[in-house]
Amino acid sequence: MLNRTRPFSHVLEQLRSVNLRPTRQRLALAKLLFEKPDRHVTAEALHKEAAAEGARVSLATVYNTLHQFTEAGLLKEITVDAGCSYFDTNITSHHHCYDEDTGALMDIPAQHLQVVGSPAIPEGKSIRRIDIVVRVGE
Amino acid sequence: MLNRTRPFSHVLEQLRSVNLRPTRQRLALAKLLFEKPDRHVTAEALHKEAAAEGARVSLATVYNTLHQFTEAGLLKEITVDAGCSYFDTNITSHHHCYDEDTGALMDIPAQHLQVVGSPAIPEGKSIRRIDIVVRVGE
DNA sequence: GTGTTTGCAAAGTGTTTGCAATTTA
DNA sequence: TAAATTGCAAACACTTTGCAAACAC
Repeated sequence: MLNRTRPFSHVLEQLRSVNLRPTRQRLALAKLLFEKPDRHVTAEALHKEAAAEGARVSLATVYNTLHQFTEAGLLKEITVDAGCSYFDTNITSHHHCYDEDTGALMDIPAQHLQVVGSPAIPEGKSIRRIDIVVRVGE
Repeated sequence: MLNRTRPFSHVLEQLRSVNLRPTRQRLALAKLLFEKPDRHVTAEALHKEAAAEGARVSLATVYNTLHQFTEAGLLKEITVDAGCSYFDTNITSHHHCYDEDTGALMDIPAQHLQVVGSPAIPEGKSIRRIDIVVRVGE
C-alpha cells in the first residue's frame, strides 16, 4: 500500500521542511502542478487552471506560491521570454525548446544536448546554472 | 583612405537598405551602439547614455529604434531576464554569461562553448537559434 | 508636398506590495 | 492567541501605442 492514500506526502514534507503551511491554496496549486509530470506553467495560466477547477486562489497568491515553491526547490524558474516567467516542475538538469509562435515550452532531456567547453567567468563569481534554449518557429 | 572619413557609412547603408531614414536620433543611437564593439544595452540604459551625451531622444524612440535595428539585422535581442530586454551589437553566433547579481551581460565566443546533440523539435517547426546562457553570481 | 519619424502622454502587460481580514498551528 | 497566509487594490517596471507636430526626401 505504501503512500497511495497520501498522494502529496512528498510535497507536504517539502513544504513543512521550508516552513510553508499546507493551506488550501498551496495544496490546490501543488495538486495542479505535480499530479502530471513535466509541466511548464505561467502564473496567469495556473491561475486560470485553478479557477477552472473551482479552486479560488487569487493571482497574487499564485505568484507568491510559485516563488515559494521555487525557493523550496519544488520548481525551477525558466526565462525564455522577456515579460513572462515560466515555472517548470522538472527540477532535474535538462534544457528547453521554446516555440516562439505559440509560447509553448518543452523539455529537452539532459542527455540529448550537452555543453562542451568551459567559459571564462568573472573573478569571484561562480556558475549557478547553464541554460540551453532551442528557439523554434514555423 | 577608403572610408575613414565616413565612419558610419556601414550603418547608413544598412539603414538605407531597410528603408530607415538616417534621422538625428537614429544616428545618435547608432553612434553609441556601434562605436565600441560588443555592447549589451537595455533600452533604459541606452536612453540614459544618450541623455548624458546631450542627445535628446525620447525613450519611446529608443525602443522603436532598437527594434528597427534588430529587424534590420544590426542587433540581436537577448532574453536573460523576465521583464527586461537586452540588445547585443555582436550579431555573430555566440553565447552569453549573465551576472544575476549585477545584471551584466557578457559575450562568450562561439568557440568557447558548443552544443552537442540534436534535440527533437515539434513537427513542422524549424530551429531559429540555440542560446546558451551561463548564469553566474557570488 | 508627401510620407516618415518623433515625442508625449496614455494605455497595456506582467508582477509585486501594503495591509486588513482570515486561517493555521 | 500568536504567527502565517490570503485577497484585494494600488503601485510598479518595462514596453507599446495613438496622434499631432516636426522632419526627411
